[in-house]
Amino acid sequence: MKQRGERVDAIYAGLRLAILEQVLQPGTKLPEDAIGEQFGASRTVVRRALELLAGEELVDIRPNRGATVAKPSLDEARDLFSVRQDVEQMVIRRLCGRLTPAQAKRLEAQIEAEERAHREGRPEYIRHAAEFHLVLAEMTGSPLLVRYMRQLVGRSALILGLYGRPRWTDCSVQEHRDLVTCLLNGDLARLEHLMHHHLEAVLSRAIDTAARDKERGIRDLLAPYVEAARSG
Amino acid sequence: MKQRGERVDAIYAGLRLAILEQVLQPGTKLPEDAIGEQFGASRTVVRRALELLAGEELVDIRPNRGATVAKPSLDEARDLFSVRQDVEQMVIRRLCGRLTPAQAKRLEAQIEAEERAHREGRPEYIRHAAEFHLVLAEMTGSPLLVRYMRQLVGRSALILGLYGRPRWTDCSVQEHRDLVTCLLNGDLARLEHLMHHHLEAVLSRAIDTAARDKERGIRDLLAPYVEAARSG
DNA sequence: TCGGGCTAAATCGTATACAATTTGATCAGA
DNA sequence: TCTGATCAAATTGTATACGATTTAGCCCGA
Repeated sequence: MKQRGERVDAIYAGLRLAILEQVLQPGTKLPEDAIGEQFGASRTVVRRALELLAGEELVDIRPNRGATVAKPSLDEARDLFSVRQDVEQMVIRRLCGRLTPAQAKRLEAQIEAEERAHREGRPEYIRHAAEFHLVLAEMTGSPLLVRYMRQLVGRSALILGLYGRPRWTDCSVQEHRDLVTCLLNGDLARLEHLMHHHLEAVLSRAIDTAARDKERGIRDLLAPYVEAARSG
Repeated sequence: MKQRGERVDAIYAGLRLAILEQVLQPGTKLPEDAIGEQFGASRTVVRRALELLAGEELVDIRPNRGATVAKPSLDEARDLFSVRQDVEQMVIRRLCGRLTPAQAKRLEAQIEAEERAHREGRPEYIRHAAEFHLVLAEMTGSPLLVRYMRQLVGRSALILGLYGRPRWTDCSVQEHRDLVTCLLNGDLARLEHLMHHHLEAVLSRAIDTAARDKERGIRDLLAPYVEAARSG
């Protein structure tokens, strides 16, 4: 029998990927027994993995009711994106004008991977695009920022899958290139502006659309009843 | 037998308090059995509590070696304080000029509790002072910011206990008052300045002193050997 | 037909048993 | 005396058993 938390990590990683790739959709129940059987592990181990995921709010655990894939509300989504805006600003402020050639190369490679996947129609381009922001955080050398960014990026992906439209991410390759250029020549004001609008385009517009759709949806749903009340 | 995670929460809260009040000092081993016996719970429950504490980095869990009270390095301390500076700036930027009278009153009450405890020499004044920053975060209405601030404040307390000198916190009452005043009249530039220097005084100077002490300590430790090398 | 209570199935929360690992002490040999 | 191997004690990692809780289906009486 293997020891250590290797198995916990494996299950954690597996579930996390499945959630972020939308194989497990928000709201899906995650019973400990079923998952344990799948992975060939006991509930003890599965539970620990689920608790880790709950720690980054990718799954919801409600006492005595089990775990489900998290289904953030629009309010939670707005809160998340708003905080992410600020944290990304923290990151670029720390990096602006301080990028080494090696780091610039690393970023360019990341963008190229994203571009290639996007051109070839592979869905990993989403993961690569998200990783770009994580790599930026890593370059600050601040473990805490990395930790936060990892959570923020993961949860953002979940939310985009829930509310977003894929087309919003199309422009991100060029925007990522512009960000790197700006980081290199140290134009902080322009950099902040670019990052803000980049995130606005990718994140906020998606959920704003969702919010409008939802409002309209409620109106439509209620319309027949209003009609009935008027005539009845 | 009670159900739910109530018992986990109780143990979590108990351990957390003990750590933050420095009853359990950094490095102290936290064996699951011993704690379980103390609280009258099984290892299962204790383990969960320890994992929660590890989640906010108040305890260290190393595979097969058990949990100890976290003992952050000076580098980790610097990283934490640096990020905390930025997050606190996020908070005041969101609150500046937007404080309701009720909120101002709440803050004043918090400061008074701190002042009273300080005047009477009760050690809770430290907890009250830390809570002030948490209350500010709560007033932003952003659950995420509250979450982050809670972690940051908790870990800051741990670090101050490890490296800090108590006298640095003396001036915080007046500084907290100034912050509230500034939040009310909406002078953002001055507010940012105040908060920066407030945190600098409370946090950074403490560990800078510790760093100098440590450096000097190494010099002292090495001195005899240098002497020996010179004569040998 | 419909709502309220009852029961059974599913699933979680906790305790406990046992295996695996670490750690420190002991002891033999150089 | 010192070094390294070996073994026992302490402690963690995982599996599993069992009680507790939720949930949903079912039946029955109105």
